[in-house]
Amino acid sequence: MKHESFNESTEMYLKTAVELSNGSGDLVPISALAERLGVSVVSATEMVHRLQKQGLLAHTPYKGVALTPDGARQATALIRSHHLWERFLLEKLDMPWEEVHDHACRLEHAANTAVTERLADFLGQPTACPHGNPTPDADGRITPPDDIPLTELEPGQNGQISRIFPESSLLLNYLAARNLKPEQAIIVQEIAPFNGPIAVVCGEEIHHLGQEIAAHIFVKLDE
Amino acid sequence: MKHESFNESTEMYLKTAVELSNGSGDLVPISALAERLGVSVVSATEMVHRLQKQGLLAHTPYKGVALTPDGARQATALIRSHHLWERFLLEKLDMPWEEVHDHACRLEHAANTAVTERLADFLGQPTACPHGNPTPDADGRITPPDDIPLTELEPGQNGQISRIFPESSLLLNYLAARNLKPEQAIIVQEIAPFNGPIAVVCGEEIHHLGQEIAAHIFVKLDE
DNA sequence: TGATAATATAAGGTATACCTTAAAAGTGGT
DNA sequence: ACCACTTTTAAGGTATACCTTATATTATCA
Repeated sequence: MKHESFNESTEMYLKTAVELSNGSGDLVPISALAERLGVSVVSATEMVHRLQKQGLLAHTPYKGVALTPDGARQATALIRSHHLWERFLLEKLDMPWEEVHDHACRLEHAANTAVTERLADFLGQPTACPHGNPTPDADGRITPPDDIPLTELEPGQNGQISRIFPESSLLLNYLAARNLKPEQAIIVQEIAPFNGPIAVVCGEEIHHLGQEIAAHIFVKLDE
Repeated sequence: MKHESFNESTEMYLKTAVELSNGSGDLVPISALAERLGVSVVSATEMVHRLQKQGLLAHTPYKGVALTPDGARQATALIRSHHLWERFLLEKLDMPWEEVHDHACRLEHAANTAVTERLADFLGQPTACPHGNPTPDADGRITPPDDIPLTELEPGQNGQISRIFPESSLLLNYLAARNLKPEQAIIVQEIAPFNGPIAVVCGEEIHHLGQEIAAHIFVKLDE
């Protein structure tokens, strides 16, 4: 029982690095990694050095980290696994939309490529997770989404919710209770000054969303 | 990321304790635990003490360990989860009979009760794993199997394979290659002296099985 | 350029779960 | 009642992944 399960930590660092480097090769500050992972900056720095020694990521001091090809491969595989489990839990086990993320966070580390790819076939090779984020294909390629955060809309603009990113249990619960999910049409009504709430119309109702929340909601504008 | 994932170790000790205490309350020697888990006796002793302090099992020195009600609950839940994942992998993802055990060993720790019970419903509440072992119900009750190990049959006796226990990758691969699986009819032809191989007829073919292997094959005798 | 803020490194600590070697204690059979 | 064997305890060690506190270094902007 020689804990091979502690690559979970490794996997979380790599996955987070991908998620924080918007699509391409932005350097991700260690402080950002530390915050998302809920560890101290010092701990994250230690871990980053370990992962660098393993050839999974490259650290440019005072700038941030980038994934090596190896690291990127592992990270996208993990994201793919996560998305597939989310879809499985939602579609096959009928679990609630806002709960599948947390459960998938545990399952994603427990399935290797063989299982993951059979699961993908079983689910019909989905291309996005239930929260709208694009699923990497089996080779790790991700189609960059064509949308903008709700915080960048002007009053009067309208579109439909495309995805929630990044996901977290609290956020998803909040959004589920208001039916603010992908595919829903949404109109920005008013933006309060001084970083105040954004008033949006969605499904016959008006919601007042704080900046923090709005930054996690991405929208595809109508033509 | 405060490794809650290291209850995997805890879970394996509890699960193994159940498996080695044939059904009811036999005390399981620490040496037996150590052997099955592939750790030293000293390490197993340390761990047993930790688990005792947590109220999961009770150690009678020089005799062995027994599960507390709490420990038993956790252990049977884990076994149930393992069986359900095995069935899922076999039936839904079409993975080979001899491979599902290993994959389930990882998944079993990643699903909580909520997921497990929905999976059970999805699969139609199966009562045994693909290798024939009885699945604990949602309350942890196990129906004790009515069979005997192949090593206890006499030449000429016949029946059908009921289960393989305990399971291991190597063993399952060996048996799969010879189609020695549950439901298969089997006849004992000859038992060589000095703990020699047992010659059995199964599916038109004769197989010469060593004592070690035969001890893992359980048979339900024909009337 | 120089100060402040961000980032990095150094040092010392914690917890878990494993390891080996060695000594002590209990068990069971004759 | 003794001896051999098993089991337990003790002591010291490894590795991972965290932690805090403190100090050094670099970046950035006024």
